[in-house]
Amino acid sequence: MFKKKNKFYITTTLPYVNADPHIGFALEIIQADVIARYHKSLGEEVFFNTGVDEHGLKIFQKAEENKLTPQEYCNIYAKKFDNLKQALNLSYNNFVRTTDLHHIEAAQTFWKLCEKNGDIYKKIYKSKYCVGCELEKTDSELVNGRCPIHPNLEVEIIDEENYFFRYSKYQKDLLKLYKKNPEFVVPNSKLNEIAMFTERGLEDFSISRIKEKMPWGIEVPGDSKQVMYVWFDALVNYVSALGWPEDKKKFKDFWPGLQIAGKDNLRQQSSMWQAMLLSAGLPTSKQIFIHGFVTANGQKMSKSLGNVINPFELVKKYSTDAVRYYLLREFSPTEDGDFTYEKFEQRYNADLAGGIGNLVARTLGIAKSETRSTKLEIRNKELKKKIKEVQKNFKFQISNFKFNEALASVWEIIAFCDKYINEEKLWETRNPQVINDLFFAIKEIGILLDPFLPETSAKIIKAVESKKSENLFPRIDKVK
RNA sequence: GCCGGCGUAGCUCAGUGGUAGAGCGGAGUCUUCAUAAGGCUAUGGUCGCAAGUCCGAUUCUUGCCGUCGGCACCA
Repeated sequence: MFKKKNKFYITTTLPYVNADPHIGFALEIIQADVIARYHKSLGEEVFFNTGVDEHGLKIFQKAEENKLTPQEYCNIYAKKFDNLKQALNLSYNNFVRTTDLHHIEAAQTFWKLCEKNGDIYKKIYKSKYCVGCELEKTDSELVNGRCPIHPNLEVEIIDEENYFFRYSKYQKDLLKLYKKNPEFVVPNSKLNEIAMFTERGLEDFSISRIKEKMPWGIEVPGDSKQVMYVWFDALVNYVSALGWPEDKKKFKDFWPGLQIAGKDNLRQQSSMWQAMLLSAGLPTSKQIFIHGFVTANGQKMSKSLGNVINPFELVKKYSTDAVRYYLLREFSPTEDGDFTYEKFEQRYNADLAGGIGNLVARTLGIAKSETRSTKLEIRNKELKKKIKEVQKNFKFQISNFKFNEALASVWEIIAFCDKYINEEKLWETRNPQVINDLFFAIKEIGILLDPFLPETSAKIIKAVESKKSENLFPRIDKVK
């Protein structure tokens, strides 16, 4: 008689631990959390993965700067990122670290599968090296073939024998994947972008580095002189998190999954990683959702500009749900969104303090001295219709990653209730029927809000049940 | 340079071959149950510019201007 539970897998990208947790990543993981919680509310079994990417040259250098071993450095940063769970009230159940033994072994197994398929080979890799910076440079970093920081120095060409991945082999398969599955990448503009990129032709890329120069990586199977290039190992986390390759059942149950990533990760997620999966003989991902960036006052955030928004400080100042609300409501999910304190506080006061907070307070204020029938039901046909309409739209919107629209839909019920109270002059009539309608509607708001604002949702539902008023979101005074 | 998106009220954006809509902010007003909250009303736009197709274009086509993004080894 048991209906088999549907399984749902969602994963964020793994942030690189060379800097503190960024508000942009907070956006990604909050969006993922909404999706995860929503699927859970549908009765599905959800596996929600996140974690950190810990290998590579930059980490190696950062650790040296801080006079730590790379592992010590990573331990500190892994903790910092895992702290987001509490700060943002996240529901992930797995936090992978690419230095985990299991992940290391999985990455090596993955490598061997690609190798077995004839997709890994050795080739001379010509890297460009600036003696001034003592760093390798990419073409896109160079200006007129010279390092922009040291334009008086010639860029040296260094030959290095690396392993390469036969990316070019998968051009056709990838194009087929995109064509067959028009929602493989959301939004559609990003699918077009990656499809066009793929059509222009793919070049094999290097996937290893010489250990002597950079030891902080996963050793290439069968070659102790080389380590994997960071992202080859990092991408494997999406399957190693599920216990792959040993835990065949879990893998089969949950893979393929939904991946969420920023627009700078489009190629890695929707193309390179998919080619790797094809090479290893594993199913490609189910879907890739691409979100935009967070800007501050319309500008890119950077340390040098001093306009970096720290998610922990934001939460401390305004509360977790307020931060979640702003990022989900103000931003178009797939576009860049702007953060300013002014907009934040405007949203907060208008929607949270004056909207949901005030509605709950005024309703309970009127209702507290009244007895009401225990059974919640709606008599008002218009309200009933409105709730039904919102439920329907909400479902569609959240299924299509339109978080901002889904929240706007919920707020339609709030507006309806405010109007209803005014029109009924409820503070005079104290009509139990109307109060009952409102309780029903507010509880429904609480239920709908659960994936978005879990703490507020619980408070609302509790308030309706206990008839005890609570100040959900204290108003922020304009004068500071 | 090539390819693609966008350009609609102060701001953020919807939208349609028949002379435009929402939310927020601002203004006025009603009300007091509530977090100086809530309701209502009015105001507010030559729908980037120019030409073309059409009885008629903001909506289709072309050109131009502006803007943003992609054009590989950036985790």
